[in-house]
Amino acid sequence: MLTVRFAPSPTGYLHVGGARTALFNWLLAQKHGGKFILRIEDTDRERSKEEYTRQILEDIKWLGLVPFEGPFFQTQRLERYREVAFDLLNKGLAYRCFCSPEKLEEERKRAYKAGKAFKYPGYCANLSEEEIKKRIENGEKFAIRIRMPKNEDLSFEDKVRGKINFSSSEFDDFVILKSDGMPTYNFAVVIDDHDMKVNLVVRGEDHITNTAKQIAIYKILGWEIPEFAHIPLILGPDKKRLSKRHGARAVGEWRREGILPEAMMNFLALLGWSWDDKQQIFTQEELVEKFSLERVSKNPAVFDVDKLIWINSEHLKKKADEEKAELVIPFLVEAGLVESEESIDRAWLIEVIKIVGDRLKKLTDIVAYADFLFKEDEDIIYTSEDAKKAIKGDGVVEVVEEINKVLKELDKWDRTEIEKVIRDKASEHNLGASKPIRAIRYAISAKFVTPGLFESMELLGKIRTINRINKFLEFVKANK
RNA sequence: GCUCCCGUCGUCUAGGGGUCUAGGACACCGGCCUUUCAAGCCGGCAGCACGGGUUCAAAUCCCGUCGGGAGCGCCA
Repeated sequence: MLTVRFAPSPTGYLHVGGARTALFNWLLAQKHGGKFILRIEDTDRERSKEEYTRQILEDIKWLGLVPFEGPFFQTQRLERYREVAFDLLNKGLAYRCFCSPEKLEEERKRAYKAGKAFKYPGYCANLSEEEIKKRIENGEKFAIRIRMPKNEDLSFEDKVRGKINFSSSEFDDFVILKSDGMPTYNFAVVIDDHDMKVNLVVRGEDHITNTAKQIAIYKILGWEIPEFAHIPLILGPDKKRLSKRHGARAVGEWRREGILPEAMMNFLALLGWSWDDKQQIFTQEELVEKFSLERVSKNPAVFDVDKLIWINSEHLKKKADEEKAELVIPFLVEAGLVESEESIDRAWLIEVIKIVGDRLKKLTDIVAYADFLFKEDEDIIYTSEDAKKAIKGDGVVEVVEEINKVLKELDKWDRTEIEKVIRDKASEHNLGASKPIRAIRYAISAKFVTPGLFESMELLGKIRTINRINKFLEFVKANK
């Protein structure tokens, strides 16, 4: 059975790179009826935080990457890592290292300055039994280093890149167990993947070198080596590794921006994978059915916000108005436009969704397009500059005044009737209808961009519409 | 510096010796529609990093150059 895993470290939020790795793994497991394991690599005591673990889990669930097994925590498996490390020690395949990290750090810096890579020279590789005993009794701390064999072939067949060559001679005797008793990443991963029967490791290409090191450990332990697939990195617009500088990078931030989980999934899938030369929009089911490592690209992909938003708008277009209405509610509450989720008139909200239509590219857009329908009349604030723009043209104010009068007498308050009034009055005055339309649009919304005016007025209701036109007319007079 | 990976429109990509005058999508620019903005429809701009081979034929295979990226921790 195919067993894959996603193994984030809880030292930050789930960003798009991590999310994409998780997605690819999940997709593979779904497609082949395999197992998808979630493992939290929390051996960095200083940087790991429970809050991050919580957030990562939340974001993974939001993306729809369920079911998964776990989460398993490495800090709950410390005994196991120690057991394997000491076993290696007893067999002479690893050794205690008493070198102080400070000293090594200094040597590393010096080597780097001289333009050379620092490799641990093996100071402690051949310490005598007595000396080891003495130093332990002295209370000296030690780490455990693996004995890296010479000229061992560590090449592997990558499922997306093909053969990748490494020799063990490129590596030094790296630490597998830190002096605080914690395993290092490359060591813990091997033991976990082996114990959890992971047989395919899919991760970012920044791990290629780690893979070689891990293969070294597999070989030393005599364990079966899983298959590997290294997927391309996700870059920022400057072609540098995605970082905080590139704006919202945590998946949760996109959720708060009003991106749908299925759109996020779709977008992430297309970062480094494609189906053919046509299809861009995929449902979750289609992705599960069509995804394969064979079609994963080798090139790093630049994160393109515009495309994310476009994909989101396409998924939004497919949704029923009822569903969109529900989805938008939290954002209305967040913006302070409605008191609570319960206080909203659903039927009316659906009408709002209808008139906003395809303008909605992100859920947050509802605020920009429809806030004026939720606001109180007194919260519609004009500026003299915009007001001037709104009434530009000869006789516009007069026409609006007349329209307002007729509107007051209107019995049937619907978009068709309203439109008729406005168009008739405009042509009576030999004025293009767009003039009063623009003025009234501004009057009821204090904006120049809104959904269709007549529908907006209908939904706003007669009283509020007329109130606002009055208020606007007064404002114009006062600002002459 | 060393090791490894990668180079097709601005971006994501299709293509893997002839069907490529290189296709699609996003973005951008026009036009139509129109009540603003979207949407929709029509049209446009724009790319095989470079240089050598191999071959009747190269975006595709080989070599080199250049460019980009990653790794080189008692971080993961």
